[in-house]
Amino acid sequence: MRSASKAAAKFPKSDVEIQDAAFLAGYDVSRFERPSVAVDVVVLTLLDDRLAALLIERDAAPFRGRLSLPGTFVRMDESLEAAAARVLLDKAGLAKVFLEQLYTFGSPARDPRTRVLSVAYVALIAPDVAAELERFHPLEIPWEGETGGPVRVLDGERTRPLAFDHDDILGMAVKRLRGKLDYTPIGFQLLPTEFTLLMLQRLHETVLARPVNKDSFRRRMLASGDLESTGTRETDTAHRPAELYRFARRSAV
Amino acid sequence: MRSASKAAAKFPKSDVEIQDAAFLAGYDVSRFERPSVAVDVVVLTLLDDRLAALLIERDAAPFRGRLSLPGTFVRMDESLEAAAARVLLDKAGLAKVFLEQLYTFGSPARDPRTRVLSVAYVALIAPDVAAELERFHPLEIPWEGETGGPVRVLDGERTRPLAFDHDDILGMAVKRLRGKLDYTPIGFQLLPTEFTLLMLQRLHETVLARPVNKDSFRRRMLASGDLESTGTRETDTAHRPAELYRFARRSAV
DNA sequence: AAAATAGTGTCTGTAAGACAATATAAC
DNA sequence: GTTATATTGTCTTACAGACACTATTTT
Repeated sequence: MRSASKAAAKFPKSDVEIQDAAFLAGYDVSRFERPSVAVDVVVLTLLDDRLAALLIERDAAPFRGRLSLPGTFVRMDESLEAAAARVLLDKAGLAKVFLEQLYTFGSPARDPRTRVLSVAYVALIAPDVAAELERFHPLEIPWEGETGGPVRVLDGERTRPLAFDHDDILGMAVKRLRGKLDYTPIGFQLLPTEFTLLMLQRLHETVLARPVNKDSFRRRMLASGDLESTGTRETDTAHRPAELYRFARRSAV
Repeated sequence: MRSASKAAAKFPKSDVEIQDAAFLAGYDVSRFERPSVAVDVVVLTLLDDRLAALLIERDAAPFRGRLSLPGTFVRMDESLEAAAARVLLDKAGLAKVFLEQLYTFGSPARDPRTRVLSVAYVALIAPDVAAELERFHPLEIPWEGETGGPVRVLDGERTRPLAFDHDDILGMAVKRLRGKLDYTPIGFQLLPTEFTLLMLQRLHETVLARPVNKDSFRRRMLASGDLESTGTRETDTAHRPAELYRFARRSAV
C-alpha cells in the first residue's frame, strides 16, 4: 500500500487546510469573499488576408472609448461554455460556431474596480459570415512563431489601445490558433464551406505569418483526409479555375 | 473605415448588454450573485514506470472517503497562479516546480452544494522529489493518443472513485502532457537533474503509453539542443554504464 | 567468457522543398 | 496568342525506422 495519511503531519496545518476543513464540514461558504467571474470571447476571422477580431467600443469608465472583447458575467446556473455561447448570440447574432476555452485570466489588478476573473474563449468565424457583421478590427502581431505576447489592434493606419488586459487575451488566442493550426483541422473554421487549395494556403500563411511551400502544402492537405472534393470549380476567374473542396469531418476510426 | 457602431442596432438589447451597461456605469457589482472560485492542482510524477498523481482522501461530505485533488479557494488579493503555488507549498511542501494552468471547469452541478468554479493547474515533479512525499497514486489511462477522457486511479489492484469531476481534470492533465511532450521540453520536469537517454526514453514511453524507436529517439534528443553532457556515467550497473545528461535550458536565440 | 545494455554505422522508405512542364480559364 | 494560376511529375535532401555491429561494464 502506498497511500498514506501520515504525510499530512509533515507540514503544519496551514490556511489552506483550515479553510478547507471549514468548507468540507459544510460551513457556510458564502462567508468567504468571492470574485466576480466574467467570460470574454475572442471572435476571430480573416479580413483581407489579416486576422481580425470582433471588438466593442466601451462607452463607460473605466477604459471609456477603448476597444474591448465582448463578454458577460457568468450566471449562477449556466456553464462557462453556455455563457460564451450567449455572448456570441447576443453580441453578434452567431450560433453554432467553433468555440473553445482559451485561458483564465486572474490577475488581482486586471480590473481596477474589483476582482474580476475572466475565463476567455476563442470563436472562429468564416469570412463570409463575418462580412455581414461589423466591428471587426485587423490585428498586428508583433512576434513570430509561438513566442506569444500581446497583440495590437489596427484602426486604419493607427493602433488602438485595448481595455483591461484584453491585448494579452488576444495574444493568447493568436498563439493558440497558431499552435493548433498544423496538427488539427482548426483552420477550416476560418474558411467558407467551399474553398480552393490556394485559399487554404493563404489562410495558413496569414495565421502563421510566414510563407508556406505550395507543393508540399498541397500534398500534405490532400493526403490528410480532411478534404472532400466537390467536383465543382471556381467561376469568374481571370485564369484557370481551381477545384473547390469542402472540409470532410473525419468519421470515427 | 470598417469599424461601426450601427451594428449594435442589429440585435435587440439583450440581458448581456443590460447587465454590462449596469456594470460599466459603475453600479454596485456585488449585487450580482457570484460563484466560488477554487484552484485545484494536478501534481504528476513517475512511479514505477507509471504516471502517478498526488491525491488526498476527503474526510468530510460530500464524497467523504474519496480521493481528491489538492486545492484551495482563491483569495481576493492573490493571482490564480499564486493560489496554485500556495497549494503546492501547503499540501506538499513543494516550491519552485513546473506549474502551468490547465483548464477551468465550470459545470454548474460539479459541486453538489453550491456553484464552485475550479481553475485547474498541472505541476510536474521529478520522481526523486516525489519519493519523499506520499499520497501518490498510479493512474490508469483508458484511452489512446490524445483522445482524452477521464482517468482511473489505482490503489493496489483496485481502482478508486474520485470526488467531484476530478477524474475529468486528471484526464485533461494527461492529455495536455501527452500533447506537449513531443514538441516542448516539458518532459525533463519529470526526471531527476541527471539522467540517461534510456531514462528519458522510458519517460516518453510511459507518458505516451506506446513504445518509441530507440535509434531515432536518441538521435532526435541529441540533436534537439536540450541535452547537456555531464561527462559522468552511471555507477553500479550490471552492464555498461550509460552517460548522464542534464537538461540544458536553451538560451534566448 | 557470459550477460546486458550503451553507443555507432548504414540502409531504406517517406515526406518536404525545389523546380520544371503542362493545363485551362479570361481577355 | 497572352496572362495568370492550377495541377502534375521529378529530383534532391532530411529524417525516422530498422538492423547489424562494436564497446564496456558486472558477474
